[in-house]
Amino acid sequence: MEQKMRCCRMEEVRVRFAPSPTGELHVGGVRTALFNWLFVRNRGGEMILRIDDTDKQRSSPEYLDSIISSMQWLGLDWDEGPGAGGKYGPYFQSERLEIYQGEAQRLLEKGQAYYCFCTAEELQAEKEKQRQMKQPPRYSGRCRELTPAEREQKKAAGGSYVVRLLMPKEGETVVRDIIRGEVTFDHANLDDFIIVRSDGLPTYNFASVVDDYKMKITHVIRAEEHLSNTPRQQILAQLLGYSIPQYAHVPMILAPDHSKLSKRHGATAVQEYKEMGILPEALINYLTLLGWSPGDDQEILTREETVRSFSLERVSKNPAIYDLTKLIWLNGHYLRTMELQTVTERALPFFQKNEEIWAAYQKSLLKIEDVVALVRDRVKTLQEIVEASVYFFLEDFPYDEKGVKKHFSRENTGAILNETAKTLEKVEPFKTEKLKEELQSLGRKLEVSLGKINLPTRLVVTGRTMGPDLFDIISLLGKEKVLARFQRARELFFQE
RNA sequence: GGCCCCUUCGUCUAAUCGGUGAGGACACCAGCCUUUCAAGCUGGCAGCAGGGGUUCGAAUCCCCUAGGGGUCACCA
Repeated sequence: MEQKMRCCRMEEVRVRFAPSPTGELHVGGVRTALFNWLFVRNRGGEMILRIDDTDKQRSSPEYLDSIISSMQWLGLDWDEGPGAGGKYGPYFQSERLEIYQGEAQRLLEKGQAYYCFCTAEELQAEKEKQRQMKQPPRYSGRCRELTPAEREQKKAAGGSYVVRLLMPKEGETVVRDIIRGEVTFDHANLDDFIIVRSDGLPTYNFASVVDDYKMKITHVIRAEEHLSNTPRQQILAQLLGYSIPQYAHVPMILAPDHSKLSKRHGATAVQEYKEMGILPEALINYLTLLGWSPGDDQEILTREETVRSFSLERVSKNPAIYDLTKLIWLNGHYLRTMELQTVTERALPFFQKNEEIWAAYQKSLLKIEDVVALVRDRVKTLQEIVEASVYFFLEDFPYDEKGVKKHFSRENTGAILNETAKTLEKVEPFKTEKLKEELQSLGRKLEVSLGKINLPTRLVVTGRTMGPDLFDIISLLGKEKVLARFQRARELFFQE
């Protein structure tokens, strides 16, 4: 019997990502979600999305929607949770209040928790005194000693009260962490923390322990900031007679100035990256490498490859400072290596957002795909694709000032451009190779270097000094538009 | 301040049980390619926080110091 249990009952892995809808999903949160997801997809278990919305003041449905759509955009799917159902629901903590109340009641009845009537002011004063005496700020445990009569009296008096857990004063708790090994905490440093607030809602430390157990979570993978809370949760779990899940505390992601990540550090929310034109593939790849490595020198990883080789043991212990430059590079890499059609589809919404360009596009004969093909090699984001495409669609583009000074200033530039326009007028077919040949031979005829023709021509046709292959641009625009642009430049810059 | 975690190029990281010229990537610089700008290719710069041990031998093990981060909320 026992043997059977030991050898054959391979426990199914169940993990949860439990955001609280009090803000956008930011890079730190995504990385935690990602590691949960990679782990569970590697092990073939269940991913649970639980919404930790016990903070009624700060939670909002807008943030919830945003978090969910961020997860979807990144392709981090879940097997149980909002929109997915599951037999351990509900998956919103705000809908599980009776469960917490029941568990709190059990603790209260066994004398493992007690009511505390201390006011915020009293606690504040207590803490202040402790700080002055250079003692760690801890709850004194005053209300522990209340007699039942006193307790009833205070309750009847109508003041608000909370429920605190009665913590053991002696001994220590060892947290076994997959990433960090064994971490020991002395009970002397732990005070009686609040498990139920005065509004009746559970605190994080309480609700999360109850739910992790009730939802049969086997591995709690979360940010390192929770490591210090873990002994409290472990003690709580033991008092409730729960089994303890395996823990893995992943290192934090820090801002470039080494501080904790926040809004003031620029883009940190997933939505911002999306709006910037970062591809989910790139963001996932980048985050995968932030705190984890496959063990070899591979930097570009598909999702499938990562799922195959992911393990918590290879997660690094030290916090990572996130630095956009590598993400941007990765994004550029994906932009130029993914299927052209895919990149075009992804870029489309960015074109649509630009009303002027979108209107011009719809009137033109150009295919966006052809434009994307030319510009994607030299940009890093989807948004930049649009910026690099302006002159394909608009005729009244501005001319680069420095370029004008440099390329339009020479004596004979006007003459050369006239010759160029004349030549172009006759080119047939109006295609890249032929265009190149004709302009080259024009250069020989005029006895000027190709640059003397190409550089000013580029400026005439695009208003810019840099960009895709000039002949590709000319060919794509077509003869009519190109000649019109020569006319415009002539009027603007070479009027006698 | 107490407790806990962490420390390899500027940044992300690799280095099976201690033996490596400490490897890769981004960034930066240079060269090549070239009609511009990119991309690409080639090369370069750059690191074991400091100090003690243990050992024939330490980035790797131990101790101390320093630095960074987390936590000590009726936030998660």
